[in-house]
Amino acid sequence: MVEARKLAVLRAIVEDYVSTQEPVGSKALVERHRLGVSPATVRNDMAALEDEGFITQPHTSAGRVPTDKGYRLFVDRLSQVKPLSAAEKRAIATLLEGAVDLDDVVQRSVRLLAQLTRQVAIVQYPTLSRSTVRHVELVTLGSTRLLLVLILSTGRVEQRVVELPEALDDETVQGMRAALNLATSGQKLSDAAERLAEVPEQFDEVDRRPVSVVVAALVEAMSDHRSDERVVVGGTANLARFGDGFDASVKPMLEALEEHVVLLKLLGEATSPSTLTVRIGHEVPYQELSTTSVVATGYGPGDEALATLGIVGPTRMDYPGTMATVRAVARYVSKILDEG
Amino acid sequence: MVEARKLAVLRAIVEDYVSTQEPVGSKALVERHRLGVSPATVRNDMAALEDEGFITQPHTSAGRVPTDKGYRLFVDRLSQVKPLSAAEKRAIATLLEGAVDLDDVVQRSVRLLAQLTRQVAIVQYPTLSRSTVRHVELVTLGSTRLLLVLILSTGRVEQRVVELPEALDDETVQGMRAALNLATSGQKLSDAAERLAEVPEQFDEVDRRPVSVVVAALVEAMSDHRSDERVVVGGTANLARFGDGFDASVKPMLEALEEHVVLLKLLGEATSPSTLTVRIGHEVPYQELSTTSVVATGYGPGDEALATLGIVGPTRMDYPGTMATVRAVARYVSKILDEG
DNA sequence: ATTGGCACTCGGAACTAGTGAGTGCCAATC
DNA sequence: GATTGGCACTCACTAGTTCCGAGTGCCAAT
Repeated sequence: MVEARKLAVLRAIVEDYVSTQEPVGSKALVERHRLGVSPATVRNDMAALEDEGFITQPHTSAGRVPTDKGYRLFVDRLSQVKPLSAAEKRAIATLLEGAVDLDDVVQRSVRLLAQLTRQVAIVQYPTLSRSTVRHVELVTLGSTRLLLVLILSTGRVEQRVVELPEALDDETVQGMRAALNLATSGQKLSDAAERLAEVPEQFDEVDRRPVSVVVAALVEAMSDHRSDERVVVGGTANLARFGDGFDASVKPMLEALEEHVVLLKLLGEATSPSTLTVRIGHEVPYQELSTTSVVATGYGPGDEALATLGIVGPTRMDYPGTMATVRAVARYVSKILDEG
Repeated sequence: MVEARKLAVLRAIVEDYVSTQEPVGSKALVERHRLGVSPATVRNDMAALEDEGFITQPHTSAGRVPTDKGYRLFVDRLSQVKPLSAAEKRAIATLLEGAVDLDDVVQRSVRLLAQLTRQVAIVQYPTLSRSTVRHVELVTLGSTRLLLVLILSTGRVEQRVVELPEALDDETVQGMRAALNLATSGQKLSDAAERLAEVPEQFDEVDRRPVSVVVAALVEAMSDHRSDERVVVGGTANLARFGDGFDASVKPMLEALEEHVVLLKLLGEATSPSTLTVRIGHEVPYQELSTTSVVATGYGPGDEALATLGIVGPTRMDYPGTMATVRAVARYVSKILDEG
């Protein structure tokens, strides 16, 4: 038995199963692929592949279906990156270049991913914690209220209304704005928080209390990781294509999509845009989603992974195509963020 | 035949069908409801109700199912508002009071609606066009770049980066900030845009060009109704409960949920929080959703409807309960916005 | 190692009762 | 005239049965 052909058979099985969604038999295989051998030979190979755990039979006397392990081997060794069509590249470029702000970039990315892969797309907002402070702005809303606006390098804006313990005159607010920006501008969030601790000391005794309140609010805004968890989902209508096993696979999927925490865990750690994470079936960290695969990658300006984006779909998916698309979108988004 | 009892029969049919999800027959009806008459009598009433188009038989020898017209009559005349349980009221109050900003209020509202009604919830962001300007802030990002931050009475923040045709000194920027706020602060967006037209004239010849650029960007941000169309959806996992007819009803629903424009049309015009809009089956403006009903209402500070929220579910839903919940949530949200 | 032949398996389609909830109608009763 | 018990009838649904064929594993021949 030729090892190389055995792998070719596995590849053929995966490809056929993905496109037809039906267990593939030996006869159909030799017809669709020029394997140059007879069905009997293929059957021998199949038996071996089954022994090794790469494929199974849903029931005796049916064709074979790839196992998670089979898909894994396929992804790792048997598939080559499927280059995107010119039309797809153009679609990505034009759609993303029309984006006006960060929200828009994220929105468009989800839509793009969902349309191109025909799967459910997930995009995480750029992570707060790794970005830097662009500017801090204070706006007086009344004698004892301040609006605090924190602008980050990613284009994200966090705002807080602060109630002051006592009135501050305009001059002090000016001074505070200057001091706050001096301490934080250009800094990473983690560093900025530390530097802020020293700010109140620079003020007169009388003002120190309200300044502390403002500083506290700012630190809180910086460390508020609630917004780290923001993700956007799109293409849920593609779930309808899952067709079979509604309860078994669509319902847990819908439930997962409601829980952002779950989604974040699915996407996993942000990797560099050049590295793709592929999780297949049981490799996914949720048991209910064991018939589901995740293809994800990090993105962010300058190859620094600020956040993650990807797609979720049935294990039975077109891995080469999906992987190419996810990677391409991540790269374009990174480029856009770089320029913005 | 007693007209009043006929209606009681219709009510009973709706209630039973909603809770059991199965066609209801005459015998089962008299057993579950104390109607005080025999099945035969109920059958006569049913025949009459069917003639009048309020109920139908899915097939010859099966029980009856309400038609859209039947639900309509039920909603209009037969149902009384089901008061919320204390626990529900408490849940609404505590969940919404924990909200920190507008985004959070919207998020929590969707979640709340979805959980309490066990349907798909939709909440539209407060409409830009009717809100007023709270503050305009300018932040210099470099000699020829300005960050424009527009803060609205609803708590919404719009931002734009403006490229200036020439450098501006700090003093001019200060002046511009003052002039912009003087012209717009507290104004409705529509009025503010008009007032802004006069701002450039207040500046020296030399500065007029950059000022115009900033004003233009601000007007653009104000009239950018793109964000008017923002809606948030939650509880899609409840679609799994639709159970029957996956393709027939869940798929078009999922598709609709992707299209914000469609959702906005579903929610309809914002009404006062005291008025509920109920659209049943074919009354919904999309043919694909003809097995679906919408319960929606407006919300906003001070009984002024800034936006709409509601739920979408199968025509076969618990109207009294759902209507009570939607109304209650709308009122609480309005109250929160009032205070914020 | 490959191949043709062959007996075997078994899920799914197609068909066939059998069952019972539910109906409509009618004559009798209140 | 409204109500009711009786009764024949309908028809979706279930369970049981048969049948078919794609697909398999094994074996002897090449």
